[in-house]
Amino acid sequence: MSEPAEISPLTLSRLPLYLRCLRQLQEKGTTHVSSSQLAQQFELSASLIRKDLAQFGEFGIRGTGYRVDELVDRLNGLLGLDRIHKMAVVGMGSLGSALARYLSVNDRPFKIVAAFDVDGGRVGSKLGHLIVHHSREIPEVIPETGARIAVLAVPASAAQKCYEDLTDSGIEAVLNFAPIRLKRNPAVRTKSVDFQIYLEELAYFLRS
Amino acid sequence: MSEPAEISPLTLSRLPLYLRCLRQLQEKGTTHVSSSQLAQQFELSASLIRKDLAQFGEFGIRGTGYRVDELVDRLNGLLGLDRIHKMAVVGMGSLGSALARYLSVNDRPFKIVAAFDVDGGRVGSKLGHLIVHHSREIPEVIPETGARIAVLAVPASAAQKCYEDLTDSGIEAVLNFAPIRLKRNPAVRTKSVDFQIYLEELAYFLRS
DNA sequence: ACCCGCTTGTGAACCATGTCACAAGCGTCT
DNA sequence: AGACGCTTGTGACATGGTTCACAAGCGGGT
Ligand SMILES: NC(=O)c1ccc[n+]([C@@H]2O[C@H](COP(=O)([O-])OP(=O)(O)OC[C@H]3O[C@@H](n4cnc5c(N)ncnc54)[C@H](O)[C@@H]3O)[C@@H](O)[C@H]2O)c1
Ligand SMILES: NC(=O)c1ccc[n+]([C@@H]2O[C@H](COP(=O)([O-])OP(=O)(O)OC[C@H]3O[C@@H](n4cnc5c(N)ncnc54)[C@H](O)[C@@H]3O)[C@@H](O)[C@H]2O)c1
Repeated sequence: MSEPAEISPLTLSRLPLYLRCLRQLQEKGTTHVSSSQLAQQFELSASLIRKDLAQFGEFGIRGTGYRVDELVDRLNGLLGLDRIHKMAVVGMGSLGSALARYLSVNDRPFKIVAAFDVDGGRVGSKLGHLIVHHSREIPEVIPETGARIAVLAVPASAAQKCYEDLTDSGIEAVLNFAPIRLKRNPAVRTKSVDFQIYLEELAYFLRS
Repeated sequence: MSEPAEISPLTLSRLPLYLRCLRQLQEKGTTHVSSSQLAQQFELSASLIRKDLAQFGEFGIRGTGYRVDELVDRLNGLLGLDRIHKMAVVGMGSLGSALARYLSVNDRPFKIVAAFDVDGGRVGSKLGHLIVHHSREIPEVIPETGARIAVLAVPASAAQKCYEDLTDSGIEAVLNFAPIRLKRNPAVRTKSVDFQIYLEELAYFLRS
């Protein structure tokens, strides 16, 4: 079976997970792993793993399982993690700063190349060797730096405006942390991470 | 139709979303809204909204739509947001501190009652009027404070251990931010928010 | 009082996703 | 070389979720 035109979103959401598990095995020195071993160890379903992986060609070995290194490389390639992704962070408050710091440390394939805020106290300050720009400079700075992914960490009230500025200046994917339902630009991959909603979801189970 | 024994997880994940949209309308002074208005305004599906809501009894008005206030109250009740939820935060690094600060401001139904870390520099420091405890005190402090939800913001290497300490001391729901696949306690509602994975998912669309 | 336009609630059709079961295939051991 | 044990890849099935289409029902206007 060769490359499908489109990966199902649910399959896609599991690939990074598999990758993480495999990296963990890799560090332990495991060279081969079967779908059922993976499943047991990480509470996944063996047949689902096989089905997910089989979409991209046969690279398991019957009777043996998968070669960990090869699978990691293959998934890295599939997900586009085999090259640097330049990112911008908008909103350098407590969350934005935490994210920026986090990405400077764990930056395997992701690299922050621009940061924005509007607060006089933050604009101009340095983030490592990076300067925090004023948000109004988004239209110029984004193309200059070549950032394609943006992280939105501004207050909800500013999020829609910032989102539009970002997508207008060529950003292709946005990870939004503001607790708001964005009016999306269909040409831009947009994902929202909504802490408040996760908590509310958990709260449901505690009604007792 | 009366209360179902169990809400489907996908329906559940949309209820907080509806709630958010409705609160927004409420602030604007809108008193009534139809499923199709909601759908258009927030890019949802009208029939899905109706189906989700109809599970909890008929409280729409045919020909008119839903009363915003009533729907908000009803969803608040359903999700258990009509009372205070006491929470603990474990790991007061940059993310934990941001979350704690965030929750102190936006604490409609969620209230932080305990904070933990292991770092000598942070243990004993104050978070508002709260003292940061050492993690080894989890077993005593959690029951004392009555926290039922925990937010895990420790490094991946410490996450499994902390998770187990928390669940052993009576925590009933955990929101985990560490980039690791936890071995779950089936009695505890566990949700992971994995920034890294979201980014990797977005990266896929930028392979071009 | 009745009609009419609108919207809900809901069965049925449709679609996606996950599970199961097994044939096909690899490697090893005799 | 042949048989055996194990694991993949995959069609058939089951499950669950979403969309569709429409009857039932409300409210306002005449
Ligand atoms: N802090 C958290 O733990 C947390 C958790 C979940 C979600 N969030 C959400 O993330 C967002 C940021 O949270 P935070 O705690 O960092 O808030 P914060 O107030 O600390 O930071 C917000 C930052 O955005 C800046 N800003 C405002 N308007 C801007 C604009 N137009 N362009 C660029 N920057 C702008 C502000 O100057 C400030 O520095 C909020 O929407 C919040 O709801 C935060
Ligand atoms: N910072 C971010 O933006 C971000 C984003 C996504 C995920 N995360 C994840 O969240 C976690 C925390 O990130 P961070 O940036 O705040 O890291 P951090 O290093 O700033 O903070 C971690 C904190 O946990 C404390 N800690 C360590 N072991 C502990 C234990 N056993 N009990 C209690 N506390 C303990 C440390 O003392 C430290 O204060 C990490 O797993 C990280 O991967 C962080």
